[in-house]
Amino acid sequence: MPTTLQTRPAMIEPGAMTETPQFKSAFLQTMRDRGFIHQITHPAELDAAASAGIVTGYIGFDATAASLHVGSLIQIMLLRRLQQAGHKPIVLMGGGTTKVGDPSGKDESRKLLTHEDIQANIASIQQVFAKFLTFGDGPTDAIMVDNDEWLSKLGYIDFLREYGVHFTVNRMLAFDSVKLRLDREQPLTFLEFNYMLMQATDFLELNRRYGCTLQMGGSDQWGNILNGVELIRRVDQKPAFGLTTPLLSTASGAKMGKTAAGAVWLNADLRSPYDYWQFWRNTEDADVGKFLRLFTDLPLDEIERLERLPGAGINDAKKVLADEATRMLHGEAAAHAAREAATKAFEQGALSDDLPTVEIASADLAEGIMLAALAVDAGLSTSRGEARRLAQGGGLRVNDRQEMDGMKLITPADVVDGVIKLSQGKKKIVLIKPV
RNA sequence: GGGGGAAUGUCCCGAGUGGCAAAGGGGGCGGACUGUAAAUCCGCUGCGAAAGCUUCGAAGGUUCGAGUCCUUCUUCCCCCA
Repeated sequence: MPTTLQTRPAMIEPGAMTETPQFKSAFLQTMRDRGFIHQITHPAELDAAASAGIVTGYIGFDATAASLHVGSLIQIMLLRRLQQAGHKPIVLMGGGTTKVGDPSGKDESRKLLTHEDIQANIASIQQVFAKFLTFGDGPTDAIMVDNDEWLSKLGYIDFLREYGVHFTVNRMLAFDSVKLRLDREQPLTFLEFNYMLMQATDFLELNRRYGCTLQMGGSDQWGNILNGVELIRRVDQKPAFGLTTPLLSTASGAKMGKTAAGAVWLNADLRSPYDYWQFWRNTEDADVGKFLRLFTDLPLDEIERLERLPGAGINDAKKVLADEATRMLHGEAAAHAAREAATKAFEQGALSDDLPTVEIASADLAEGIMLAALAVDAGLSTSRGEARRLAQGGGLRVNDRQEMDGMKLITPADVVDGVIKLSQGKKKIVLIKPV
C-alpha cells in the first residue's frame, strides 16, 4: 500500500525570512539579497546542496499566449540568477499542462487551446529565453523541454495507478487553487482539478531525466510545487526542493505588468522596445529599488546609491532601470535608441524616428481626415467617439498644440518635417507619416 | 430524476419599479498639481458627424413600449434522490 502525501515539509514562512541565518550558498544568499525569495521548502538542505555542487532547477511556463509578459520576468530572472550562480536552469514549456489549464488564481476556466495553438505559442515564446540564459550542452547550460513530451503519452489507468495513489482528494481540496474556486461557488472542472497532479508529475519526470531537484515559481504556485517536492521524496526517496518568489505588485497595489496599453509583452513584435523602456521609466518611486534588484544585474551597492537619490533625482534611477531592463531583453542598440527617443520627446521637445510611427495615405490626408479618426488609426483610441471625448477633455494634441475638437479636419497643412505628431496625454506619442 | 436560485453596460463587481443607454463602485483614460512618480481633486468611460443604431445568457411571445412579464433552451450554484 503506497503512502500518501500527508506531512507538510519544513519550510520558511515569509515572515520568518528575515531571521534566518545567512545562507552559505551564493545562490540563495543572492536570491535573498535581491528580494526573490518568498518561501522555501527545506532551506538548510537546499543551501547545503547549492554549496556542494551544481543544482538543477526548473520553472514551468504555460503557453496560453504568444508571448510572456512582464509578470513572468521575475521567474525568468530567477533562472538567470540560478545560472549565474553556477547552477543549471531548465525551462519547462507547458505544452501538456496548458491543455489542462492551471486553476490557480483564476475564477473561471480558461478556454481550451488546441495543440496547434499551444505549439505555436511555444515557438513564439521560446526566443525570449535566449536573451536571458545561455543554452547548450555544458553542465550549467540551460535546456528547454516541453512537458507534452511525457504528459500526452500517459495512459489514464496507468496515470491513476502510478501517480493518483499518492494524492488524497482530501488534501487536494484544501489547496488554495481549489478551495478558492469552491468557496466562491465558481465551477472547477475535473480537468482542471488534475492540474496539480500533472505539475507534480513534471517535477518527478525532470528529476528522473535530468536530476532536477529544485522547482521554482511564483507564490501562487506554492501548492503545486509542494506536491512535486513530496512526490519525489515519497516515490523515489530523493531530495527535492521548492522555492517561490513573492507575488509582484507595484507599491500602490496594482498588478505588475498591466498598463494602459494592455499587458507588457516581452516579444518585440507585440510591444516595442520604446514602449518597454517607457514601462520601466514610469515605475513608481517606491518600487525603483525593488525593481533594480530583481530585474537588473547591477551590483547591490550601486542600486542602494540609486534608490537613495533625493527628490526628483530618483528619475535618474528610473532611467537606469529602463536602460538595463531594455538592454537585457532587446539589446544595447534598442535600449539606446529608446532612451534617445524618450530624451528628445520628453526633455527636449524634439522628435525622434524611434517613436512609434503610423503611415497613412497622402491622398486621404489631402481630403482631410477627422482628428478622431486619425487617433483611431494611430492606435490611441478604439473608437472615434472615445477619441472625441478624449479631445474634449483636453487629452489630444496635434504637433504639441492642444486640440479640443475631435471633429477638426487634419490636412497636409499639419504636416511638419514630413510627419504629424499626435499625442495622447503626456506620455503617448505617435508620428503620423503620409505616404 | 425532483425542488430552489443565478446569469446586467463584451475589464471586473454590482443596483434595477414595464418608459432604460440602464444607479453605484473598482479598474482604465484624460485634466489640474508635480518630477514622464505617488497621494489628492475634477472630467470621461456602448457605436455613430447626425438622424439614429445596438446592449442586460439564447430564441420566441405578451405589450404602444421589456433588463424588468410569459414559454422554451443553454450554462452555473444549492438542496433532495
